[in-house]
Amino acid sequence: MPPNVMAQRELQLSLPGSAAVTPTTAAPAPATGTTGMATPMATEEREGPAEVAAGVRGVAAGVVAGLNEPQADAVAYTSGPLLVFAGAGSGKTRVITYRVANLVARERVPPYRILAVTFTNKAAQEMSHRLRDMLGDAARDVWVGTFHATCAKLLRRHGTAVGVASNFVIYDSSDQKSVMTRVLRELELDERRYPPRMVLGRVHKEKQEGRRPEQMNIDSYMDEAIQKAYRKYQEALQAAAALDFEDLILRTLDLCESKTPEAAAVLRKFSYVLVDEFQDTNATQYALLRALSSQTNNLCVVGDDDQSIYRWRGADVRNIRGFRSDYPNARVVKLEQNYRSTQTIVAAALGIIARSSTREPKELWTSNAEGDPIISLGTSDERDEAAHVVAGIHDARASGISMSDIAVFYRVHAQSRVLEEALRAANLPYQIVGGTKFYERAEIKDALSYLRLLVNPASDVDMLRIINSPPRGIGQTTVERLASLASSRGEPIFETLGAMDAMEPQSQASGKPLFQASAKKRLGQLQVLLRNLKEASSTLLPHELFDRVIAQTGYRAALEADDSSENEARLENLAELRGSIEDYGVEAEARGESPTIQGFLERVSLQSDTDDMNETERVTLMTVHGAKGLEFQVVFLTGMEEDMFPYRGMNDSQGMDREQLDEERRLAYVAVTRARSKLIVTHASARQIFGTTRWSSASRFLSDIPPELIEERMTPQARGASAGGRYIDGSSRARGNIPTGRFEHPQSLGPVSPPPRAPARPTPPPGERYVDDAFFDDSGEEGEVLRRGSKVLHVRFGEGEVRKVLDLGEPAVVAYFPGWGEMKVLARFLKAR
DNA sequence: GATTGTGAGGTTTTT
DNA sequence: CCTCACAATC
Repeated sequence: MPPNVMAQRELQLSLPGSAAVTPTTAAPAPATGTTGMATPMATEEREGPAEVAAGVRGVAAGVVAGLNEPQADAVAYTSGPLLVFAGAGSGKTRVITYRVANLVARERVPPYRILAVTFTNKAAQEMSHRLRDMLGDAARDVWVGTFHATCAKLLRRHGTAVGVASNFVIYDSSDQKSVMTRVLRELELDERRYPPRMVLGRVHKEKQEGRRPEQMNIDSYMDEAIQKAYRKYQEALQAAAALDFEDLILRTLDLCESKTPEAAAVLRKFSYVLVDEFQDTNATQYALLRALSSQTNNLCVVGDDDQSIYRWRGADVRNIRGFRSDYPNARVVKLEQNYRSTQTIVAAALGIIARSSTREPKELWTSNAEGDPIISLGTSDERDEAAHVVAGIHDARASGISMSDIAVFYRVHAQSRVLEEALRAANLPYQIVGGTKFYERAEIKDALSYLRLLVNPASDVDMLRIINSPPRGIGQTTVERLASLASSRGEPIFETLGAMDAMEPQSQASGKPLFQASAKKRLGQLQVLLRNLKEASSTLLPHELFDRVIAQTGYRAALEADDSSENEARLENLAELRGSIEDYGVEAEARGESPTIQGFLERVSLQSDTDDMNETERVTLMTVHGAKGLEFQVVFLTGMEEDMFPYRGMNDSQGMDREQLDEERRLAYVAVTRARSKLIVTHASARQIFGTTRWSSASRFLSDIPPELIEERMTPQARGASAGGRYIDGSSRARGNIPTGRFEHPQSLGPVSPPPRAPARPTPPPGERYVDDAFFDDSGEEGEVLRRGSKVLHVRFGEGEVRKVLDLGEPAVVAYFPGWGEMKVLARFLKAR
C-alpha cells in the first residue's frame, strides 16, 4: 500500500504537541449542523501533559494536536451519534484513528469495548497499524475489522444461539452459484428463464435489504419462483452449515435481535462503534450498526456521499444522507480541506462531481499549490494508449518519482491486459491488484474444499467438489444418486457416505441396488480416506494437514503424473498456498493464538487480492474501485471514453439511467482525487474490448473538467489516424492548430500547445440543423444528441442509423446506410432525422 | 466413466 | 475474450 504521505506531512506538525484540546465530551450537541464548534485549536490551548494510561505511549496529549478544527471536533466529540462527512483526501482515516486513540487514552474507554468497522481488509489493516503506532499494545484489543470479519467473529462465538453452527464455512460466489444451480434444478425451473446468476442476484438484493423470503414483495410469477428459490437456497446453506456474505451480516443481526443471553452480551459489548466508508453500507449493515450501538448511541459514521460507488452491491447512499433524521441529535462535522492534491486536481474533481444530481452540500478546498495542468491524451487505440502510459511512467521516473507512487487506473479489469503487456515489454515492474484471483484457481479451490470439509463435513458444496477430484472413478451417475439419497435422508452427503456400509440402498423404480459394486467400493475408499484425514486434523498443524491432504488424496500424485506446464503451475500454486498457510500459522502464534485450519480458512474467504499490496518498487495497476482509499503521486487514468467510463454494458440499446450515470460520475471523482500531483487521463478512439472493436469519443467527464485545467494532446498515431483517414464524403482532415509536442511527463513539459480546435463550421442552410458535439451532454436536453441508434440523413447515402460515435478531433460516427453499408462520416455532414 | 470438443452466453466494480 | 455447460467420442 502506498504510504500515506499526507499523514507524514502532517505528523511533523502534530507530534511535538503536549497541547491538547479541552475535551468537549460534556458539551451539548448544538443543533447548528455542520462544523460550528468554537473549540479553540490545539495550539492555542495549553494543558499539562495528560495522564497517560499504562501501556499507552504518551500520545494522549498529542491526540488532538495537528488536526484542523473540524477534525479535532470529530475526534473530541465523544457523547452520542456523530456524522462525519469526509471529503476526498481530508484526513478521514486519521480522524478515525485519532478518535479511537483519544477514547482509549483520554476517555479511558477499555479498548475491547471499541469497534471500528471498515469495508476492506486493507483499510482495516491500515487502521490497525496506525493504532498500534499510537497506542502500542492497547491497540491489539480494539475490535478493528471488516463488516464480514467482525460478524464472522461474533458468530463463531455466539452464533449457536441463533442456529449457526460454530464450525460454519463461508461460501464464496462460485460456491453460492453452485448451490443455487442445484436449488433451481430441484425446483425444476427453466435455466434460461431463471439463470442462477440472476436469481442469486435477486436473492442477494433481498438479503442486502434485510428481507427474508416471506417478506419479499411478490408482483409476478417470477417473483414467486425466486421466493421459492430463496427459501430453498437458505435451507441448503443451513443444512451445509454454510453462510454466504450476506448471511454473515444478516445472521449477526438475527443474533442481536434474538432476545437471548448471547444477544444481551453482544449488545452490551461495545460502548463505541465507528464506521468508515459509511456511504457504502447497505440496509442490513446499517441495521446491524444501529443494533450494536443501541445501548450507548455512540455511533460514529464517517463517509462521503460523493464517493458512494457500490450501489450495485446494495450500498444505499441514503444511509449517510439520512443519518441526521435517524439521529436528530447527531453532531455533524464536515471535513472539507483536502490535504492530498494540487488545486488543479481538486478543481478538476469538483468539476466532475458538481454535475451529480444529488449531493450533500460541501465545499472541498485545498491550500496546496496550484500544480501542473492535467494532461488529456488522445490515443488511437488501446495499444497506443498503453505505449504512452509506459512513456509517461518513464518520464515520471526520470523526474524522480518512485514506482510505488505511480498508478494506472482503468474502469474494468479487461483493460489491464494490454497495459500489462506494454509494461512487461518495457521491463517496468508492476503489480496488478485484483483480477483473476489466486483463490479462484481450480487446484486452490480443490485443496481448500478438502480442508473445509474436514472442518465442516456437512458442507456439500465442498464434498461435491472433491468427490472425484483427483479422478477416482466416481462418475456423474454415482454422484447424482448419492446426492439424492442424502437429500432424501435429509442429511449431508458426508453422513450418507459414512452410512453406506450399513445399508443396501435400492433404486425405488427397479428394486436393483442403487450403486454398482465398483462404485460402492470407491465411495467406501473415499469415506475411509476422509475419516482418516479428519482424525488427523485435530492433531496436526494446519500446514501439516495440508501436506497430508494433497499426499493422501493423491492430488499431488495426479498432478505430477503428467508433467505438463499447466500442472507444474498448479503445483506451484499449491506450494504458494502451503506457504500462506504457514505464514498464517506464524502470525497467529505471534498474536498468541493457536493456528487452526478454521482460522486460516476464514482469513482466506474474507480476503481479496486487493488486500495484500506491498510497497515494493512497482507500478500499481488496478480498477478505479480498487483505488478507493488510496493515493498516488502520479495517476494515469485510462480508457476515458464514452461507453468505457461511464461504463455501459454490452446491451446495445438505450443509455443508462440517471442513477447509474451518477454512480459513474462519483467513480470518476474517486479516480481523479487519488492523484496527489499529476493526473494524466487517456482515451482511445478505438478499443478492442471483449473481442470486438468499439469506437467512442472522449468521456463526458473530461468535458466536465474546466478546460483551463487541461492540456490536450494527441499521440502521433492518433493524429495520423485522424489526419490520414479518408472519408467517403471527401472531407479533408487537414486542420490547423494540431499540437505537435511529444508526450512527456508533465513535469518535463515544454510550452503547452493549444488544444485542437474544430474548424469553423459553415452556417447550415435555412431549416437544417447540424448534428454536433452535443453528445457530451448529460441531460440530452439541449442540442441534438447523437448516439447509437440515432437516425441520420446524409446528402449522398440517404437515411442511416448511427452504430458508433467517435471522436476524431471533431464529432464523427460510424453509421449504417442501407445499400452502402457502414460508413465513417463526420457528424457535420449529417442531419438528424 | 473420462476426455475432448463445440457452442453459447455474458462480459463491472467486491466482502 | 473468457468461461461454462453440454454433447460427442473414446
